[in-house]
Amino acid sequence: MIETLFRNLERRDVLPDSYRTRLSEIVIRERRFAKGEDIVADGSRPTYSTLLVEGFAGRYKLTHEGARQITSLHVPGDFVDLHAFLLKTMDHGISALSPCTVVLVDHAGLKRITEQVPHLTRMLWLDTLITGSIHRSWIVAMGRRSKSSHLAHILCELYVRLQAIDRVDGRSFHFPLSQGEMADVMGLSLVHINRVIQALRQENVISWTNQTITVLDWDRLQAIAEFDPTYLNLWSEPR
Amino acid sequence: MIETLFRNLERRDVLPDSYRTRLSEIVIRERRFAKGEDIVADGSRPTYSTLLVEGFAGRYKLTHEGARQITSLHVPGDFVDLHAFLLKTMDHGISALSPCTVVLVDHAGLKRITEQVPHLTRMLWLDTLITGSIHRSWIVAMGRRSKSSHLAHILCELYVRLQAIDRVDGRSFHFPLSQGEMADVMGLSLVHINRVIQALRQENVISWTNQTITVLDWDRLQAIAEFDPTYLNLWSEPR
DNA sequence: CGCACTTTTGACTGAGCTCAAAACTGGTGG
DNA sequence: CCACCAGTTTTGAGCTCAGTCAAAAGTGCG
Repeated sequence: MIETLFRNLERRDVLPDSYRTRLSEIVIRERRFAKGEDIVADGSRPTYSTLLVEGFAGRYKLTHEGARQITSLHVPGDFVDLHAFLLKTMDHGISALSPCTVVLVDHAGLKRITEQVPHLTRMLWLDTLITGSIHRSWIVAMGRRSKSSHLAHILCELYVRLQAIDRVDGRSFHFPLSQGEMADVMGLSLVHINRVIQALRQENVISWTNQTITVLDWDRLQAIAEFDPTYLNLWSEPR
Repeated sequence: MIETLFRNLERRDVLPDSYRTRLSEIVIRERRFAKGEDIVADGSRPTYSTLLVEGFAGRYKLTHEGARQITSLHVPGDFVDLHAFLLKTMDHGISALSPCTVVLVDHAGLKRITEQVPHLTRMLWLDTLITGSIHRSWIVAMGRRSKSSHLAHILCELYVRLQAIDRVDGRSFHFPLSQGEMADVMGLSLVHINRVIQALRQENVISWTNQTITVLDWDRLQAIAEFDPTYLNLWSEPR
């Protein structure tokens, strides 16, 4: 259950096998959520953190008028609310964007890890820092890229992240978000996101049907996005 | 030199005085930067992290066409690139938005802290998590708020953060960014940011002249922004 | 086959962009 | 003290991107 997380961490540094056991020990239990359910509620104070094992999830915030902004997307192996271990109070909700399986990890157990296993602590800290890098790349895309470029950047990021956990088949990956949900990711209207997607399709850069995205021309997609994967830290070095 | 940082951490949990010494010990040296200089270069691999002691700084990223997006603003007491301790490679630059004084903190020393002082480690981790919360609030503001609301949100956030470090005088604070720089914060054109500022001025919500912002009507500013300071974690609890 | 949801299209509107110029500010040198 | 310069703020005009409203077409499921 901890496996995808461990592989995610292992990709960034050489880790002893004992960390795998250490992490497994603090798992409380597994839970499943249907598409659309809240995995964690905005404003709650969980005593555990949630590791996504299967499915797609997203952090989101609702404005007073009911508009939704998704602030990050999560794939299997992501610790969707590890930050709640120290922030204590959730400043956003987490929604299952597809049927999701998660495991709950005890905060008291995490605290023990910070007291006993400094290297693993740094790796968990790193995990939250990479999420921060992704936030920054989203801010840049929202503020200073064209909408096509913004979409292309998100697709490049998803492609690379899914590839890292073996969820890319050839040039295709399963992506269960509706266009309305993508609009909430990019801060656009439903009508306009549709037109942005069509623009990428008409240039034969991607195809996107049946919840399956195929990257037809990676080089062009990457060029449109100005995508540089450095910020994802997908290499191993001492941390 | 460590004082403002320590007060920042102390606001979030009860800390022994010894942590102050611990942090002071790993300071390498002080440096000063003129307005406009790079404090840290995009793509560099610093072996120290930079604590802002005086002035305003911002993380930024340049697009291929030369547009700049500022992804966060920093005030005295902020660790502007603590994340580089584990991410190793900078995925953005950090610019002095006013004359700045910083102190450099050794990464090897930070690593020793992670090995010897778990509680202080968690507090430093927390510091990076709060920056992440701020990133999320910016994403929401960029994606789903009106431009007036977005600006109002940034001003509320600055007001509260500056108040926490005693940089608010009555209802006013010094804010040295030009409108062009604010445009890079919000992802707008220079012309349009000017009109957004004028809208808030004409409603007597703020005044902004001479690098000084005065909040004339906090309640209205907060309402326009839908500002909820929870995400800044400005209270003390065991972490 | 019918219902709910999602995607697509069209028409119109408005927010925010660019280009361009004018007004204002603070600092410098004569 | 004044003229000048660079940087910043402000205003105006026209255009484009992206929003809303509304409806049609497509899809999957019971």
